[in-house]
Amino acid sequence: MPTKHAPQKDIPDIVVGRLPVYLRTLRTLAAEGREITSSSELGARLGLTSAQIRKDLSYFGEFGRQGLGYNIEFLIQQLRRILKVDRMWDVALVGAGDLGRALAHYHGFHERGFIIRMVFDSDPEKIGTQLAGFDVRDMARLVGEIKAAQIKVAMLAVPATAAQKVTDLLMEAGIRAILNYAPTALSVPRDVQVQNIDPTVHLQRMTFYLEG
Amino acid sequence: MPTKHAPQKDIPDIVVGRLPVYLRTLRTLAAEGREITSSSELGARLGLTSAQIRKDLSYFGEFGRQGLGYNIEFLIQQLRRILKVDRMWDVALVGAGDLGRALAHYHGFHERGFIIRMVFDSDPEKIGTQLAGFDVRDMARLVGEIKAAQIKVAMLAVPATAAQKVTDLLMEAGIRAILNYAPTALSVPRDVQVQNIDPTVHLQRMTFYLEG
DNA sequence: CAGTGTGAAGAGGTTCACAGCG
DNA sequence: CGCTGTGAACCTCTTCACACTG
Repeated sequence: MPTKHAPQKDIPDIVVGRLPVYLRTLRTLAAEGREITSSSELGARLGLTSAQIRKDLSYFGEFGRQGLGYNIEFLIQQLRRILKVDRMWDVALVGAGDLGRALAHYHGFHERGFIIRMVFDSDPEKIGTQLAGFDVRDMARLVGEIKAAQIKVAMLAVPATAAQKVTDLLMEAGIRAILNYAPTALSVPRDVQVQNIDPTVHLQRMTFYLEG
Repeated sequence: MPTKHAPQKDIPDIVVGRLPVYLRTLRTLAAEGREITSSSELGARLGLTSAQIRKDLSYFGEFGRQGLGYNIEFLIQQLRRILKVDRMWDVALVGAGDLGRALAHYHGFHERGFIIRMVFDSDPEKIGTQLAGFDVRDMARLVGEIKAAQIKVAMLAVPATAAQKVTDLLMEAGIRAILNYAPTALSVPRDVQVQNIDPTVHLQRMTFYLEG
């Protein structure tokens, strides 16, 4: 048993991408009062093979007990540590339209590691108004205020036409990860993380498989 | 040039998953007034190699002209056909909370192949009220009304606790594709399509790579 | 001669199958 | 005896490199 579990360099992105889903499922199991689970149970819930789940986890350590399975609370803690959500991440929300509004009201972020700290918009009608307990700030002050608060994560909920310009500001402000709801590809430095959510893209991924 | 382009069976899902992004990018180029593009230009915009784009497209046919590139309008039409969005898909929206509200107001669906036809909720306070021009229908009538309208695509924007129960109703109603916004894994028959959007999962995929 | 389409090579990811351990 | 952890086999996906063509 030599030392392994190398630092994030040789861990496949696709494995990292599954961990949050494992974590979410484990939380559900915990909420159901369960204490122990197995790779086959997790696999059955998620539509994956048990081997895949064991292999994925094995990149990071040995978390299970042979013959027994995984202690749910323990595995939750390990995944939180691996994903760096064993602490809170401050988030800046940019865009106070319908979607920004829904995100600002969403209560699901907090217990999973994220907390919205600021909301920005460029519309003078919205600046200064309240949104879910935040006052909407002027986008013109975005760089300074995000920098001062040392926020590293942003959610982008602006129209596609504004997305790249805002992204450039976010880079200037020191943002390192963007959850992009604008239906357009963003250009960012290679070491900045981007995840895209475009409902139409997701819908079109399904219609291909439908008859008719 | 023998006949190939076999029906969807041996086309990798991962390739299908990129096509909507290609389509979106092509539309942007068209809106910029461009007529011709190349695999390298598309690749540069999307952070992919030109070879990948050519290979992906080659699963479906020969759409480019050597030495020249791709005619943007023509490639858009081909991708719309392949993705089956050269027609409109009726969509049922389930859940009239903040997120459902944002989806109901979103104007981006129509020009990309989708049109919301019905909105459902189970909250008596909401049933019968107007939302973005729809009247919110009683979830108790979901099965009958979706069946009658022959709707095959649903967007699920209900709390995680209700998601599986609603999904079972959607199956009964004949839904074949679900865009799932509930932060939980859905269990569906193998031939039903599901795409999941959970902002926290997406955020957690990024924090892994951040320092600190 | 610029840029596609594509076999072949090379990476990368998944599944198998079983040793090992509680 | 059940279930993990893991090399090895297998399979899938990406990239290479070049023949081909407008």
